[in-house]
Amino acid sequence: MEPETLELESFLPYRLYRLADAVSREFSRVYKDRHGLTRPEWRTLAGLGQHGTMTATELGEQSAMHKTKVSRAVAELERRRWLVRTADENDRRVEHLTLTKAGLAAYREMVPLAKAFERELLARLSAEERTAIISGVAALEARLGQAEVGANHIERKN
Amino acid sequence: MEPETLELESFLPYRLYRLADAVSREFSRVYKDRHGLTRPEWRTLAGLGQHGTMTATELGEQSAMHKTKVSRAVAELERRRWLVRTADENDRRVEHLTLTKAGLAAYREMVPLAKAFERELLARLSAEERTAIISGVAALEARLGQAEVGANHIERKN
DNA sequence: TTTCAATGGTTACAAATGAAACCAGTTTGG
DNA sequence: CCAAACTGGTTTCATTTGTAACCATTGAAA
Repeated sequence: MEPETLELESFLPYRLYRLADAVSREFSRVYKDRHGLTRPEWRTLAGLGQHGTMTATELGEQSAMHKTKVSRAVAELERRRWLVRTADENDRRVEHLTLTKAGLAAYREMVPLAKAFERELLARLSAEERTAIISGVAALEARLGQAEVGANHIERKN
Repeated sequence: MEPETLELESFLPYRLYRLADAVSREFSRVYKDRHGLTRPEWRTLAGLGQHGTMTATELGEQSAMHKTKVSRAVAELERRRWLVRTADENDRRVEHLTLTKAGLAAYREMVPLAKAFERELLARLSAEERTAIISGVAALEARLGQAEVGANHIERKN
């Protein structure tokens, strides 16, 4: 028999969201305070820095962003001259995006900060706790990809 | 020596955010599809359902929402006649919020759905994985409350 | 008391977001 | 071939959000 109330503080979806929100908000200093980037812009930069050249669609897949977010982030980074677009030879709908020198410089500057952030975050935990969060997140990620809870259609984001 | 790139897929802040976003988005069906509630509205309902009567400030603390979100959510639930405000006797700035019969009915309807969602979500994991995610989240939550990573001021949300 | 800082809550405005419509281009099937 | 369906990406519009300013009230200090 269901008890009639839900304890929000123990409700996993809520806890997860609150935690992610707090962490993300804190991390956003790295890109927001320093360069005035939004999260989609940061992710775009990170994707291109990591992979070299990508299309907008690929970016959306890699960094779990809606295509409109990608589109807008790309436009802004282009405006800053942090990336350039080059047309695809075979398919004229596609554009290949690449960081410019300036974009790459910003990326290179941020990478160590990002890593330091993650390191410091994990440093607060014991070895077991680190293992727990990392493998717990991995497990849920893996299961979420497959079928969505209580629903029979897949949540595509782009 | 730092490698010069960051692997986004393994970066904890990103993974956490993406996971929370996916879970939350999926869970939002429960309140969005059924009743057209927003997340702040759902949280407000959940807070009041759980605690009976609360002030807006208390709601913000309990459910980690900015005061403007609380204010707007309360206004909307009031418009629906799912809650009522009663003035505080001693402090006329304060309002005590309570669910009406209709609000309580909606809450009671959603509680089992929320619990089922969480149950099904966790059911996909092995016992060890469940322990991992739950204790990992708890550990990070606990450490985050204390001092923020790489910054020396506290992130208050209300 | 009167003034001034703090607090509960709302509002105005700008920015970020999501959904859906849209515009090329491309592919597929007749 | 050619129409219809599809895909990469952009734009429009409505909604949601965050920041800061704000109003009213209260508490503290002088």
